[in-house]
Amino acid sequence: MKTVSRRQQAILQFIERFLDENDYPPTIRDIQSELGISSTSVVDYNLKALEARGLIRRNSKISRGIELMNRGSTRRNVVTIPVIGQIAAGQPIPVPGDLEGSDVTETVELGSDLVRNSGQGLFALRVKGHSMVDALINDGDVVILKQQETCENGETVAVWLKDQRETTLKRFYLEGDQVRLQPANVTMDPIFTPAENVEVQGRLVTVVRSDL
Amino acid sequence: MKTVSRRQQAILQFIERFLDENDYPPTIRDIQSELGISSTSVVDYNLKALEARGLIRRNSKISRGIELMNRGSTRRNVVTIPVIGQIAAGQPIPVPGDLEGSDVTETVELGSDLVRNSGQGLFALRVKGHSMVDALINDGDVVILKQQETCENGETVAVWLKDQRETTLKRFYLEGDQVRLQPANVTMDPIFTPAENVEVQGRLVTVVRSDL
DNA sequence: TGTTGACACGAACATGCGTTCTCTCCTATG
DNA sequence: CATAGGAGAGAACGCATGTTCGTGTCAACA
Repeated sequence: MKTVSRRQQAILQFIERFLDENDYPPTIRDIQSELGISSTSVVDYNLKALEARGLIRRNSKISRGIELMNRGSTRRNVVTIPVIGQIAAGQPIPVPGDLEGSDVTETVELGSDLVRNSGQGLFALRVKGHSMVDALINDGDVVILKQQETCENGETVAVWLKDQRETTLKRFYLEGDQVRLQPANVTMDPIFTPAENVEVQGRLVTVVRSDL
Repeated sequence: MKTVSRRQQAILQFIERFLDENDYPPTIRDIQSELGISSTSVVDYNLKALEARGLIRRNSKISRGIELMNRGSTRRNVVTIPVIGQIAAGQPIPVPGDLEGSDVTETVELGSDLVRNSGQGLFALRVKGHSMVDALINDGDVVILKQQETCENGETVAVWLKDQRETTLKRFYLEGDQVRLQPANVTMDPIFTPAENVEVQGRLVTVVRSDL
């Protein structure tokens, strides 16, 4: 009763694989024929053992009522965010509304603890160019933004600087009628600009860099 | 036949909700009783309509053989990576083996397209301090590493510099018996050090910064 | 050597659950 | 008014699938 037998482990793996391929759990007989087990009762026996160990949950009487305790629940709080375009220094930021009809080809999945609130109003952009190294953001990174036209002091936001015709990511501080834009890189100096020159496009929620 | 009727939409939503709660799809009769439909044939009828529209797939004869075409397949490939410790300039990097028994409290979930290979051998560390800004990595970022003691030229790796007693993240180039460590930040200069002074701890796979 | 308990067989058995067939009840169309 | 087709009701049918039961094997053990 202590150890998970080889056969039980194989069953567990098969269930996992099956779930990946089919969206619904396997039947006892699926498991049986896959693993070359002679009887359904043997599968039932081992399934009971796995359940006693807390590795799976079984809903009696219900067809395909096998649930994996591990992933299962964790996999839920995953948010899928569409990558709707690029962000570069010299271009305005695409916002979700712009591409209404066009279906997005690329998406990013993140655990909801990385984005809090279930991903509502979030969108992602791929960074083009090295213009945002002062925000510790590299060419090719994916930035995830929450669409909003205003922001609190201290939040990192994507802003469009009208005069410079330039997009940038900085911490935002309204000081009188001036705005101080503070780079995330502590070694770099802030820039100051009149409040009416900045147009907040969204708040920076997450940055993902994938060095594959 | 053009429009998705109110009832069909309700069915679709219910299937989705059911899947969230149970890990296995509902039966026709589940749908029936939930929506207060009088007959299973009505459900079957509407399900066929939804399938014709390509919104679901049904595996005939198979119990609970309903699959949602939208999410379903995409949301599965999510990898859960344990955050096993911190990484700071002056400390050796914890490696997975170190904390065998201790159960990890924090994890990070990422879509598998961000980490390729199904997350085998991956672990995550939270960055402490500003020592890695030259790698465009900030205090509080989470770096995801693949454990390996060797690496190819051009890969970004976490190395332990014996003489300096220091951990750093750089691109690695072996040049003769020297190693060139190139910061990701294009504006910064590489450092050179003897090959025997560097100890590769892992390859950088992904960086995640969460500005909540 | 006999007993016990984990593990495995096969074959019924009893439901779970998808499918199908026959009838209504509409609303639109002519 | 007659007809046709979409949407639904109700019941029966039958394969799909979980459950149970009687046996058999093999190692550990007293």
